[in-house]
Amino acid sequence: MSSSVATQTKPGRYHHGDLRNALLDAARELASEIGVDNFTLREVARRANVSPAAPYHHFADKRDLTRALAIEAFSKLTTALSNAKHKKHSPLEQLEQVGIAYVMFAFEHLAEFRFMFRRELCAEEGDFDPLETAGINAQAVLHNTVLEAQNAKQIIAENPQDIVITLWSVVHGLSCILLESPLSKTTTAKSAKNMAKSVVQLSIQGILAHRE
Amino acid sequence: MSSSVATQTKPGRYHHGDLRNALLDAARELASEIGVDNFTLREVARRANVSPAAPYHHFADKRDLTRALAIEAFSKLTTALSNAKHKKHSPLEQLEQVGIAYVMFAFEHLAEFRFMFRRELCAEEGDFDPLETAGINAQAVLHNTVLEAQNAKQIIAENPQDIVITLWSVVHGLSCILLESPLSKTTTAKSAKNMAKSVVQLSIQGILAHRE
DNA sequence: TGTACATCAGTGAACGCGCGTTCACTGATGTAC
DNA sequence: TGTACATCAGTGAACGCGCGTTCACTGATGTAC
Repeated sequence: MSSSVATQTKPGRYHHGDLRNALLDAARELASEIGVDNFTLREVARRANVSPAAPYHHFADKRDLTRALAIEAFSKLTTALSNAKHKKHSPLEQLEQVGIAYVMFAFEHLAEFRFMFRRELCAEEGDFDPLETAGINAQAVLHNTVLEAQNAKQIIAENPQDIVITLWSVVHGLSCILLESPLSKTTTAKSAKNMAKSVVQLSIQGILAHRE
Repeated sequence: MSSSVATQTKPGRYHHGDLRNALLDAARELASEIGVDNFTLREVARRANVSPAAPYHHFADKRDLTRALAIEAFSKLTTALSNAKHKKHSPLEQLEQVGIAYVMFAFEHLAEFRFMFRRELCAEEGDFDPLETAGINAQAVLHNTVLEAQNAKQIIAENPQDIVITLWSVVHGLSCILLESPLSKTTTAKSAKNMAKSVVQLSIQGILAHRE
């Protein structure tokens, strides 16, 4: 069923070898199939071919597993956004690429994306939740790119945080729409990328007919 | 507990009088408190002070209730967006107001907003799902406003659907962020409105330093 | 190299729980005459 | 206006279910001597 490396290590053995990762793989698979509701730890264990009690040697409880999923996903997102910043490109071009990369990440990591922004499912109480930190790190990539584009005078000198929120909103919003709306039925990777490009470009250049 | 009119009609009677609406009220209350997960029909019935079986005289099953909630909410959203279009204002100003109204709707109808965009919770199979239609109606308000602004040559003559998706993305994205992110802890109606205004204006005018 | 033993990482049965839903029922309401 | 009766909209007990989690257990592994 699963084709990941981790789940295939040494089948049939009493000791699994890398059950923690196998469980995370199974959880991603399950979440991408059925979404976040009706997501059960027992089904994750079933898909990893272990007993319902086995996960408790690797995660404190169900929430701990989904938290791990979300934290890891934010870290992957940070990497994906950073990789979109090619130094040969101007800051403005980088800004565009980061925006497109965000949408593509959501499209390609549907399951994790569903957990990342469901605080009630994953968040911990307290001020230094690693999940929150992971989210801030991802946003920092966008923030830095905005600052660079401002320094290069390629974009307006408006309060950078406002610009970050605007761009974050537009790519996050498009991601949600692509994932959850009726549109999602017919979206392909290619059409997602085209929409991302169009939306990012339009929100960068604006839709105003002429400057006031 | 609940202060709505519907839940207060003639307490103590064997027949409730308006249980359907009382259940919808209780469902909204519950969803805004605990979110969409762990949302149970039994708890809704409990809050409406009726037995667990009572809802089945008004809704086919649990999903039918959440669907009703979502459909009604889309209809309210359509009204809210339409009301934001004051005819005295220019199409461009209307566009801005519609965008802000979207975010404010999400902020003020947190519970319903959580259901509206969770297709796996609410959607029906088939081509003419009333929920889908209700969503399209809401989007039509934005679409028409874009067309009017184009006719008035206040915004660029780009493919209007691209513009609609861009604006929808930005307000939807901001709504999600306000509702689900760490920001949500400190957001007030006033700060939500200010952010909405800033984000809508920036995405309309663009952030480019000068035209190419 | 061999052996004793602690530790790790599984098993499988069991727990209590609350859920969605059904059922036979009954009190309240509305209407025909 | 009164009465018989159908229908509506509740009740409360019960159903099976799968869940998260715990428990005593055991097979596998690693290490000290």
